Amino acid sequence: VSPPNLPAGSSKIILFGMRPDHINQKSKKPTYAIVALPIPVDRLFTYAIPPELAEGVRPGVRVEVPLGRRTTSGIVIELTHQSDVGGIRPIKSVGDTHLSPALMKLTDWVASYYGCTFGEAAQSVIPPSFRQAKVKRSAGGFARLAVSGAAFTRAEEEVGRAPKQLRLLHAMKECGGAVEVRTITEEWGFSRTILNQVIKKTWISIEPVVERSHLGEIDRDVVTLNTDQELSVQQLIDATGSRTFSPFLLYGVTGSGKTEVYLRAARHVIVNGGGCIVLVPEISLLPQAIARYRKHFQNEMAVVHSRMTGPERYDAWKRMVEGECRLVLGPRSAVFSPIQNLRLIIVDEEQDDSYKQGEKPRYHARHIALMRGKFEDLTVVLGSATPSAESYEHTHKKRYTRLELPDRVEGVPMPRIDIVDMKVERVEGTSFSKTLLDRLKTCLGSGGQSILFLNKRGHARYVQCSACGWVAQCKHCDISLTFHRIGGTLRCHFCGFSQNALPACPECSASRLFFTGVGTQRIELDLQTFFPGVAVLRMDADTTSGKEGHLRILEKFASGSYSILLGTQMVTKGHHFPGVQLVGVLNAEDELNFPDFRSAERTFQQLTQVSGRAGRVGRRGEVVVQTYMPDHYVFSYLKTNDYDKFMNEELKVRKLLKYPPYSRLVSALCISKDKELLERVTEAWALTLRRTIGRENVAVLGPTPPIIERLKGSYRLQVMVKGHLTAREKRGVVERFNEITLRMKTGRAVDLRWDVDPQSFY
DNA sequence: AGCACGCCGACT
DNA sequence: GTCGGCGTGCTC
Repeated sequence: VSPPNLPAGSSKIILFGMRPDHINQKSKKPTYAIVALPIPVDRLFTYAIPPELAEGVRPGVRVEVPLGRRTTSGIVIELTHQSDVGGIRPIKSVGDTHLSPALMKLTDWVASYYGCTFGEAAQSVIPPSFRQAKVKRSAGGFARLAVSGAAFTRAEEEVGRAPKQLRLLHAMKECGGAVEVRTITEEWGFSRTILNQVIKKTWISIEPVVERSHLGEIDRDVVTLNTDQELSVQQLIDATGSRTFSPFLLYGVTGSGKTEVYLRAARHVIVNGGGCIVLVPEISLLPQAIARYRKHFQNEMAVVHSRMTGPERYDAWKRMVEGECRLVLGPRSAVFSPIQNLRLIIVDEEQDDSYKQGEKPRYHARHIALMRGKFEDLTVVLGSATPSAESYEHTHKKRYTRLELPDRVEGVPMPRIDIVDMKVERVEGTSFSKTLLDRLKTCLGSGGQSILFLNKRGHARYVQCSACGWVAQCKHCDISLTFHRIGGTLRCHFCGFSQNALPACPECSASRLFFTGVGTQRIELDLQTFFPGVAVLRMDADTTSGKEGHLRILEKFASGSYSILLGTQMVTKGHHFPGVQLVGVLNAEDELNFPDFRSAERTFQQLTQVSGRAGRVGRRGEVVVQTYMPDHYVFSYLKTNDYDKFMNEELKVRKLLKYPPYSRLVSALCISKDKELLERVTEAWALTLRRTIGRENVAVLGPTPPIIERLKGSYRLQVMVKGHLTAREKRGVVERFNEITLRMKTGRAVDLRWDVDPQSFY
């Protein structure tokens, strides 16, 4: 790959101060490079450029440099002729990747917005593990399933004790019987040996490689779009033609054919010489997405994901930089892809939390997509059946254009949702209501399958009255209070409010307060009592351990030999099961009472998603939601499937309490083994922050113990800043912290971890 | 972040 | 006597 075509000094951004004039003097070769390193030191380092590397060292390129005893890889920010730093060492080598000026600018923005150094941010933009390596591209060609119908069934029987071959056959069938060989070996992870065996048995045939895809031609499998889809596609096409930043919210109910809209828009962009990024939430959903996109874009498409090896990643990077790949599909990190002539970014299931990165830099891919769209004049499509409050509000304020797909395409009716009041209906000593038991019985009787969903959210334990459904809440934050064993208190982990644990319910004075937390094993036992001999498949952290544990269980259930699938969150995602008639939600509360201001939003999103699993073509599914709070607005709007009304209600609450999207949050976690010291430092820091950045609309909350007070032998305290901070103020927040630890001579005994726009609170 | 240096208590 | 715990300071 040739180095970026950047004459020195052409980069539009000015990083870390002014660019000296002499850089533009082209007569002399610059002798020093200013390099950003992946360390949390807010300073750039100067290195000498050896004459033999002078050709390759340009702003944006990756370079290997000595740092103390080790070698690290950094990004060249700019070149200079002179330097007054002492002890300058030479660059060791020039790496094989670089950042384009546009991605340099984006990296700079990520660093300043999320509060890390340029070098740290750059690690997310181009992963460092590339290295020069022989990239073995698997033999090209197209694999075609040679058996179908009865022959396929015969093959299934003949395959005998060869589960991998069977899985390959099923995978092939699922994606329409024809895929590229590289999809099988690289993306699905089947070894060439497995493939060869199946070829030998003549169940799969290999055809020569398709050189370029036939994008100009009509779809092979012609799908007719409905009017709403057509309208959406047309608007997206117009927007990409305008070459201005155009954000859209594609709001389409589950099964309304959003993907088909994405495909058409992407195809249009690519046919016209543009490039496209498609983000999908989780790696577990990637294989299906790959199969679908591969049909349309074949070898003009790249896939990136975290499990790729260095060389694979480099191969994909190179194909994008060289313009060979016009579309990239992947999880959050794909938002930084160096696709040439980028015109469109699609963020599917934009409300999904997995777009938020857990490690530094804790960026949100949706946010990055929008910023990139702004910087590079792109069309950005956020798609969801249950949009995030943030996107919903932006759309409401007309900052995003709303596109709507209100109808399901395959004629599967929306399921019937019943909200069951557990205060009245609970069968003593169990977690079941009478209604759910009756429905289960009917479903079992007719040979249908059911999914039971048991919500479990972390370790937060809230307090609820089983007589009236009352839940202990913070009077300031509208968030459930969390029971802390230390001191036996109920605390709001958001603002720090604390009160003693209660002996009885303040609403109905019954002494039937309970702490939450039932496991799947317990439910399984209950099921055995109610329905002896019924095949129950349990899916939770215990049963899904090991490689592809999820997939194995889901395949088992899909095979039809089990009547009930019982599990936690993981049952809500992945495969579609056509045999499922009934979905039961055992404790809808658990999500709703999670101490997080987004809990109502999440509950609605999650329940909408599980509900989507019930029913099939021509048959309306049934959903039973058990709750002690049937009057909560989440449930009333869920019942009628009215997301707009729900969101309007939800946004009123957010506005009243100044939560996002009406404010921004920065959460900081202070961590130390020394409890006393931690308290002193955090207290002092919060006080200083209140003095320095506290003002109207900027509040400093805490310090307060997070849900997990102690982790790995360290104590933790949280400080939350609510309001809109400038980049300068954000930097100030960390500086104040450093000043305090310095003044108190604590050294590194207190660690600071912070998160801009946190999505979850621990 | 890593890594080395250096100071203290614990063990063969 | 040395091993290794982690507090401290530095990296072009």
